[in-house]
Amino acid sequence: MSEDRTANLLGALALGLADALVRETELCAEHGATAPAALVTVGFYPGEPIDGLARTLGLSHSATVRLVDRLAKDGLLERRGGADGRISALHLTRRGQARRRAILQGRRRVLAEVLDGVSADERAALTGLMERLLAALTRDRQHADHICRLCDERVCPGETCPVECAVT
Amino acid sequence: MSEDRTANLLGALALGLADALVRETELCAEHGATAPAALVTVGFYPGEPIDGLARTLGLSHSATVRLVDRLAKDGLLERRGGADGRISALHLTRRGQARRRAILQGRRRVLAEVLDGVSADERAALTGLMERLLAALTRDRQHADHICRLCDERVCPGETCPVECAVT
DNA sequence: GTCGCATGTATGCGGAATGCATATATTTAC
DNA sequence: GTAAATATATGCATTCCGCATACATGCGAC
Repeated sequence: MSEDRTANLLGALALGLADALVRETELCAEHGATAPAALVTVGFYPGEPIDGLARTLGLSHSATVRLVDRLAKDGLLERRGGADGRISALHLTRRGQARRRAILQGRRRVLAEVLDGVSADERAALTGLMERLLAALTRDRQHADHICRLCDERVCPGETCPVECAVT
Repeated sequence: MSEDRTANLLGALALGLADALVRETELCAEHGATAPAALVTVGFYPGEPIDGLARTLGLSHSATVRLVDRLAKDGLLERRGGADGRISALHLTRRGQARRRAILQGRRRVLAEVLDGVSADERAALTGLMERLLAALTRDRQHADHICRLCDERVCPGETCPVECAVT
């Protein structure tokens, strides 16, 4: 009974918070919920090929090509073509980087509002629990990238990320 | 620093878990992520008018009409027309009720897997924290219904739901 | 009572984002 | 040097959506 209630609250929180995050980040980059994730991902992995981005976003290759088209048309992203002639290495433009910062800031704001009023001790306890929930949620490397597609990697670099650690 | 990390993990958990929940519930009812929410909502509020459902789902009226069309065509839902001749009171068919149970069961399973390994004491602490996070997240009555659109209301009835309580 | 307004529902239309199948270009392996 | 593998791009159809509009019912003023 009581454990069912915990689960139910967790489901409601996940859904409600994800809605708020998607809503907020979509405002910063048009073209749907995948656009902000693309900007955040490419910003953290400059030179990322379209295929890799597609896997991180959980989109088909063609959908990702169209998404990159739209973001490039908006001047947020560019294809640069690296060593391998097949690969179009993706890089954020200056505008794209600014947009990325706005996305992460909006995300941070939404989360901070929800966490407002939670004490430092409580945050520590919550952090420990969430690390375990995230580890249990993560299936494989690709899934890990997908989960972290909107993360601010500065505050949670690879070796400290429970999602990364769950698959390495 | 540390508080930023708490926020970041919360964001990743919300996104990853919401993905898993949407993915799971979509399998039980075609027609996108809104379909399972419609079945869960109508099951809990039999006789719900389309307008009310639209507000709970966060869809436009016309989109909700089309969604109801699709679910009715699948034999999951029916318009019954109540006292007021304008209202088409929505009710689940027997198949729709079975589908609703499958949706809630899938959701429960996903959440239980993630919560597996968390002790009773830890669950109690987590529950208390989530109650506060949910209360802080909820903006108004309509938003509350939206957040709880996939909830299993049996384990978390009105007076005990932190989301409900935040707006009443 | 009937006329006007609010409420609830339905539909025509166009747009955004997606996936599948396929085509093209480049690299790699033998 | 040719075949397979890899990476990208495009044609096409589909799904889901919102806006504008039309239609039906109920309600109140007079």
